[in-house]
Amino acid sequence: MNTLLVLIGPTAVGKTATSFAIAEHFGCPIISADSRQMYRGMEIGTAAPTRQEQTLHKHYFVGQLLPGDYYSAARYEQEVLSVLEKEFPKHPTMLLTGGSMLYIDAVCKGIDDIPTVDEETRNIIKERYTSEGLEQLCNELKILDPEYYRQADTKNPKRVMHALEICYMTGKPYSSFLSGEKRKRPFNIIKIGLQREREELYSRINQRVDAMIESGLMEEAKKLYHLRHHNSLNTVGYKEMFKVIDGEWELPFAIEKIKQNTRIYSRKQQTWYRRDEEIRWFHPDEKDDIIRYIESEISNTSL
RNA sequence: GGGCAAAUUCCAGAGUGGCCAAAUGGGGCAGACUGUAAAUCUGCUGUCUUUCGACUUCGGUGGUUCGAAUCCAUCUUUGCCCA
Repeated sequence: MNTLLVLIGPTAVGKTATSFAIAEHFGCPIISADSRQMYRGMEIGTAAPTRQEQTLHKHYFVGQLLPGDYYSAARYEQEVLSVLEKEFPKHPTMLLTGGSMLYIDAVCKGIDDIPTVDEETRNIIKERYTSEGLEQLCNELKILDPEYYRQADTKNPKRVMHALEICYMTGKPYSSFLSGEKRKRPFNIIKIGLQREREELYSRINQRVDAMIESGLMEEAKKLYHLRHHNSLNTVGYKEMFKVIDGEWELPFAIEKIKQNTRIYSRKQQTWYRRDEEIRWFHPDEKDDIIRYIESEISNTSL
């Protein structure tokens, strides 16, 4: 049976280096699971694999989107599945790696089939949110989909708006699309987590941010400045630089903020990991142990 | 040397007699997560306790008062002004 290796870990832990070692060993391409490396022009700020690295190891899902493009975890799931279908005949072991846990879960567990909201509905609801407020939208959701309302995060505008969008667009309650079922995949999944002591991770984060600044993060941000209203640029590293361009922040302060927000991001990632019991944890330096573990898992499951 | 002002919980900063373990913001910690997720949202943040509650805090000391972060005296430190 084919195997999908899933390599995860908080930002800056050292996933890229480890992923190259694994890809080398199994001779397989790398599927990136990073919601921001997918966008073109954001290479420095997202620590995307360089062109050289990409010629050594073929990467999927790096730099194939424009900042204004629509994307979603569901779309990612579909696209990854079709890449796997195409690649498995040549590479029975494939590697998926990145920090976007929703995307990884979409691939590993599946995501319910919910219609994509059209532009018009999206705009109407957004407009109503700004003019009528969250409370009004919640009241409506309560009537249109009492079942979802009961467990909904009614303080989170994005969630409430999306549920309403689906209700209005389809004429059916949002909850009717939610099964919560875990999909069966026609391949094995082995999850490997990379972890470091918090102090060690934080110092790597700081170093990486400094390196990004030296590599020209500011120039990159300037090129993207005109696109800053897109969600893809509501991203650590860019949003702080935009404040500098706007004259709101001094550069040194912005750099500290980038470090701080990256630390916060790494902790949110770890919150997600804690509830995933399938992950086997390693220190990034234990590359041989990782390979050995994968080999033994593969031979176990093929029995 | 003289005068004035200020010292609050990790930080900034409210609070000027009981409703104060002390607003608010920041920071820190934890959590949620099914459609742009590096996003968005939530909770906790003096100590002990599951809760009720108990205990210790608002620069130091000593007073006034039934009761003080808040009033008085004094000391210390800091800032500003006059010499």
